[in-house]
Amino acid sequence: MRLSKKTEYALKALIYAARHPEGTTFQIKELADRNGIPKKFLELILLELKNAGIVRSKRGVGGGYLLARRPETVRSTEIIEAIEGPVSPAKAQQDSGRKPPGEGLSPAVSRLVREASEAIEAALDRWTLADLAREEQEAAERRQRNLMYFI
Amino acid sequence: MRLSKKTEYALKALIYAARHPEGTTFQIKELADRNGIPKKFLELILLELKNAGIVRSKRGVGGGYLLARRPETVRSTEIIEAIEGPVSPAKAQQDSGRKPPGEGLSPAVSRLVREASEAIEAALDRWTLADLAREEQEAAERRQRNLMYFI
DNA sequence: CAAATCCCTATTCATACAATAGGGTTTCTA
DNA sequence: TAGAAACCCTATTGTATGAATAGGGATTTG
Repeated sequence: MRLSKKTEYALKALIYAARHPEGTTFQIKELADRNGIPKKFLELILLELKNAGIVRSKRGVGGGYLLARRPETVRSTEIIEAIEGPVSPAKAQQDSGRKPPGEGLSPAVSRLVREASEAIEAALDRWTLADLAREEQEAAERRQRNLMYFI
Repeated sequence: MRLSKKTEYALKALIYAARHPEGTTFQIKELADRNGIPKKFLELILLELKNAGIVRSKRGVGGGYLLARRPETVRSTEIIEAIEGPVSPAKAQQDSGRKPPGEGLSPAVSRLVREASEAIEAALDRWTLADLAREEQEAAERRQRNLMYFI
């Protein structure tokens, strides 16, 4: 399983957003600087996440982005599919845009792809954005604690 | 989940091999023609599968390829990893060659990738080459049967 | 020895990913 | 009401990987 850079940035951005005070905006510039993401590239990504209904934006001075919904309600599948298109061929029919995985394959191979895709989706569905943000928080704290022993 | 063309061809080739009379060789040329695979490309693929110990070969007149082991003992994970490299980051340390998935990611994202990869692997491990060959056989029979109704 | 077959490396071609560029639009505030 | 700060949008460029082709070399068998 491999994530594109774009998806990785999207996840980072949303984890950042989830850790940001609720209801307040954050700016692309700061997010880009603090996470080592090219600013212009990040703009594209946030735009896609906005169109997917995961974040919303406020223009003008003092504007920026914020989560459109509470992080507990954002499944990680949804984030990944917003950027990469459908994970599983099964529900790819109703989805618009990209072509579904496992298209004109032979029956056996097609089934293999389908089962693997469904397994991915099930695994991803167990994680919400809130979980990811908490995980990141805890990792940061662990890092902090371990540093103390080294001094 | 997306398979590269190369992996797709590898699976097709091995399904073909599994359905071939046991212990007898088959030739690249026929395999390529019957499955619409570029012959030279297929040579590369079979070479990799040979180095992975999944098929073996016999040179010279009357030579060709054959399965190195019984199809019941070839997990589909093994086939896919022979071509694409390790699926899961966990066991990628001992594996040689390609760089593992989910490398320098942030902790939360890295964990997400790891869990999804393990889910893929578990799903793939439930299928052996023998299962794939049987599935393909049954699909072919279904196709045959349905054709009769159309006449 | 010659035909059939696998063996191996290098190169080209195509596509998708990653990033950059350049301006346009909206909103707020002084 | 001007202008700065922010998002909005499309197009283009660069780069890596995947897909395929090319050309000959090595082995075996009849």
